[in-house]
Amino acid sequence: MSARRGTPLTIEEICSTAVRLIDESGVEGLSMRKLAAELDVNPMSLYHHVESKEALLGLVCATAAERMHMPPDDGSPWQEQLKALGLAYHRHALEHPALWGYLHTHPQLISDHRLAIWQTLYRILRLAGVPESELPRTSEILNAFVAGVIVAETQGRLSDDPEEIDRTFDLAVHLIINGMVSFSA
Amino acid sequence: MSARRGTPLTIEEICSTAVRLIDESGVEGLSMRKLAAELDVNPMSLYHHVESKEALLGLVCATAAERMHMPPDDGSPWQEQLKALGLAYHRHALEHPALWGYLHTHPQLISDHRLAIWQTLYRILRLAGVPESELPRTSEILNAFVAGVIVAETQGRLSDDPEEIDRTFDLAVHLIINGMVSFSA
DNA sequence: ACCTGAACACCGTTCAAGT
DNA sequence: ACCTGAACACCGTTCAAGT
Repeated sequence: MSARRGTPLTIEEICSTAVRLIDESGVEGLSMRKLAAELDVNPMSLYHHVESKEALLGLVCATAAERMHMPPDDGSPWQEQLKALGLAYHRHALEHPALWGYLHTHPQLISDHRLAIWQTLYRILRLAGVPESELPRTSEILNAFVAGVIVAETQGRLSDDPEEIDRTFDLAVHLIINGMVSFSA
Repeated sequence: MSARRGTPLTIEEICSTAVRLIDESGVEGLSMRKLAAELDVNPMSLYHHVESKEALLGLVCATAAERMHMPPDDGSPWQEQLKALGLAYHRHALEHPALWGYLHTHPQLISDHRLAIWQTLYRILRLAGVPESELPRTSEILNAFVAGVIVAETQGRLSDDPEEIDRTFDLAVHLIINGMVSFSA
């Protein structure tokens, strides 16, 4: 039997449809069978492009992490750049809350420190006076802090009044920056 | 047909067995059917004690949170008390990593601020000079920070050398306390 | 009140077969 | 190379029936 559709499946199509389904009904609402139905394809066809559901989720998270837009080095003080990075992270996560919730509970998916987000964080932390040997540890912690706040937010524990959310995120950034100040002294 | 076992099922027995299975193979490794088999009971018997799998996980998390041992008010400075609370949290989470991973990604499960952990945190934050109106927000953020670090740790992103873990957690506590200092000024 | 088996509507994935 | 249907070994949960 030939393909049910005109064009052949591509991995990009699979990924972007998966992201849409996850946005609509969460990671636990995504199944290989629903995804295949959405693509008008036999469930098993997916397995020619992806090794397993877990691998697909990994791929989806990796592309989401790569697509995150990084604030450029504009020469401003590290405090401002750190805040800008936090806000970029925050904004991106709010666009795909369920996906980032999954990503943050499977941190091995963004453990590669060559990713743009880590490189940007390293650059800002150097600016803040963090010694080279402490960069991995410090960046992991700051990432964990932000991840924790984003999970709390996207999983709906924090208020859903946007102004309240902003004030809360501001406080988080404020706390982190104050904590960092001891390194730049 | 009568019960396969001598004694009748209790909710406590269900919970503690669920915790054991989660410790052994993670939340995604727990199924109602496996749990029933472990209890030597028909899968459907569980539903006379628990409304659904989700409700069971909520109950398991709630009892875990209640059981957490809180450091008492020993009159020491807030910095030390905050550190002690963080360590208690950390130790407890490392005993049941999978469970706390689940708990932290379903933060509504510990959103009740009457829980001992919140009351203890409130007390310490008051000591640190946080104004009453800022207590909920500040405690949510600090909890999110610690949750993020614990998820990163238990999900195995951070090193598994115990000494390294301790240094990393120390840095996290250090950052948080430094960040808080601005409130007690 | 508590427990049971059969059944329903789903899963992810393997396999052998098709083009 | 890419896709397919049938099948396997699982899920959570409903329901009607048993004691």
